Amino acid sequence: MQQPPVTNNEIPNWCGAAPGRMPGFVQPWLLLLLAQEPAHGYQLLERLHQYPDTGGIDPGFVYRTLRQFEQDGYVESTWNLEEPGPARRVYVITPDGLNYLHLWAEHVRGARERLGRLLSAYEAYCNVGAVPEVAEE
Amino acid sequence: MQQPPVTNNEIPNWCGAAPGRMPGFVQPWLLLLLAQEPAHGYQLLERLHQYPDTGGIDPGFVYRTLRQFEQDGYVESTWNLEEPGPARRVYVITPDGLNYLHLWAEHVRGARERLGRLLSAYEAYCNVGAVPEVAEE
DNA sequence: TCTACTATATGAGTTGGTCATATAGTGCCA
DNA sequence: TGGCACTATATGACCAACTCATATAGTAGA
Repeated sequence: MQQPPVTNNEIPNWCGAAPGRMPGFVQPWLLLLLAQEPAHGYQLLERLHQYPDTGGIDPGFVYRTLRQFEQDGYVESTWNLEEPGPARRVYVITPDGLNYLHLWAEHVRGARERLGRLLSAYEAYCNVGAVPEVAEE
Repeated sequence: MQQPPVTNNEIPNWCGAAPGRMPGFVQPWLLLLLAQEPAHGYQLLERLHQYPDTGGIDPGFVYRTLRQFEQDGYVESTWNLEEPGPARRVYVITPDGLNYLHLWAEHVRGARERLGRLLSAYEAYCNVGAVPEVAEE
C-alpha cells in the first residue's frame, strides 16, 4: 500500500548528535521500527539502546519526535491502560508514515553516496600527498 | 605540537541542510579543499558550487565557518591586497587543521557505515513485507 | 553614473539534538 | 507504611549547523 511514487513530503533538516551516534537519522530509525510493529516510546527506546548506532539516543527527543510525527500524520497513538504498569501511549504507523519512511530511505541512500564521494576525494588527496615528489619542472 | 595520534578534538554536531545537499559535511569539504591548496572564501565557494553535492551551499555559512576554523586554530588567514579587485582573506590550513581533517575522515567513514546498516535494516524490512503470506498457523 | 560582479560579513530564525528535570503509577521489601 | 527502584511520558533551557535576507565596499565596464 505504499508503492506509489512517494508523496510531496520533504526530508527535514537535521542537526545535533554526538560523535559515534546517528545524527539526523533518528527519524528513519523510529519510522522503521514502527513499520515493523506498533510500539510505545519506552519500547522503542529499549530497542534503540540495543544497537550501538542508536544507543545513546535521548528519551526526551524520542518522545518529542513521536509527538511531532503524530502531528504530521505519520503515526497515530492510543493509550493502553489495560495492561499493568503506567499508561503507555502506543504508536502505529500510518500509510503516510510509510511513504515518509520510503522517502527517507531514498534520502539515506543519497547521503551515503555523497559521503562516498567525499571519502573518495579525501583519499585521492591523501594518495597525491603520498606520491614521491618527482617532476619539479 | 599537535602530532600525537590526533588530539581530543570532537566532531561537532551538525544540523540544517536542505535535501540533496551535504548536511553536516561542509566542514570536511572546506578542510579538504584548503588542504589541497590555500584559498579565499569566494574561491572555495566557486569550487563548491561546481559539485552537485555541495552546490547549494550558503556563502554566509562558508565565511562564518572559516572564521570559526581560524578561532579554533584549524586555519590561518592573511589579507591579500596586492592583486586587483576587492581585498581577499586567504586561508591556509594548519597542522591542527590537517589533524582535524583526518579525524573528520574517520567520522565520515563511520557515518557511512551506520547509514549502510540503516539501509540494510530497511531493506530487510521491505523483503519481509514482500514475502508471500504463508503460514497463518 | 549606474549596474553588475567580486568579496566579506552579520542578524534573525529554524531544526535536530543534548542535558536536566518533573511527574506519576507500580512493585517490592524492610 | 514508607521508601526506593523501575516504568513511562513529558517539558524547559540550551547548543550547533544551517538557511535566508541583507549590508557593505571595491572594481570594471556600458
